Amino acid sequence: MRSPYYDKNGVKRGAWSKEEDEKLRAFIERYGHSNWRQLPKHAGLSRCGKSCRLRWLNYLRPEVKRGNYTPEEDELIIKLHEQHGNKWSLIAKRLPGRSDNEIKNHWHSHLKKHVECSHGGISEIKTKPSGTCRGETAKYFEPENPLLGFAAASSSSNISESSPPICNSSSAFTFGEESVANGAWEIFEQFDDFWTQPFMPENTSDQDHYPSLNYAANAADLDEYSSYLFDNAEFLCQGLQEFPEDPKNV
DNA sequence: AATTTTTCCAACCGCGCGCTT
DNA sequence: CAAGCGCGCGGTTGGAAAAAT
Repeated sequence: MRSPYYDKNGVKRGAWSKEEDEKLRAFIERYGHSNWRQLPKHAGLSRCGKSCRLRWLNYLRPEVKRGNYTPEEDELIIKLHEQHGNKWSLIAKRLPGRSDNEIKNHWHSHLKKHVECSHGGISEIKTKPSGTCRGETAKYFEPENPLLGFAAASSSSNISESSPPICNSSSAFTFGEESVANGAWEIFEQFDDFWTQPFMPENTSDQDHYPSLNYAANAADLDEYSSYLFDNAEFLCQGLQEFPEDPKNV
C-alpha cells in the first residue's frame, strides 16, 4: 500500500483511510456520482475525482466481491482473455462483482503463467520439464484450483471431501500405466509417453461415451490434441458428464 | 531469528474517446 | 471544425505481506 501524501497542489494521494472511505461511501450513497470531478469537493475529500472513482469502483461499491476467485471465474477469465485480449473492462462485465483492475491483477499474478505454460509453453515444457513454468503453474494450480489444474492435476489425496466434485473422475483414466490422479506433473515427467500414447479411459463404457479421448493416437494430431485437452480441462475434471465436440468433427 | 527475495494488491499515470461548447 | 473537459481504460509502480534463504 502506498503511504498517504499530499502532492504539490494539496491533493491527497496514496492509501485511503477509513474516514475517507466512509465519507466517500456516504456521499455516493446519498447523492450518487454524476460528476467525479466535483464529487471530492462536495464530499469533503482532498482527493482528485479520478482517485475517488477508482476507490469506489474497485473497493467501496456494495456489489464488489472480494476474496478468492472460483475455478469457474478463472476459467471464464482465461476464455474471455483468449477472445478479447487485454480488454479488462469488457471481461469485468461478464464477472459480476469483479472490477477490471482486480481481474487485471489476478491475470498478471496467477492466470497468465498458466496460459503461457499451457499454450506457447507446451513445446517448452516438452523439452524443459523442470523449467520455471512447471514450478509456477504447479504452485498455483494445485490443489485449490483443480478445475483448471487438470493439466497440472493435483494429487487427489489433497482434495478434501467437502471440495466440489473435481478431478474425482481422473482416477478413471490412465496414461500408460500411470493414473492421472497421481498428478499430471508426474505424467509430464514422462514426456515421451505423454505426447505419444493415446489417452484412454479405463473402462469401455467411458470409451463409448468419449471416443475423443483416443484422438491423440495419431502423432500428427498431437499438437491439436494437446490444446484440445487444455481447452476442455474442465470437462475432464467434472466427472465427464458431458464432453465437448470432437475437434475432428468441428 | 534475521535478512533477502518474491508475490500481489491497491493505487497512480497517461492516453484516447466522446461529449459539449 | 476545433478546443476543452471529464471519464474510462489499460499499463505500470509502490510497498506490505508472505515465502524463501
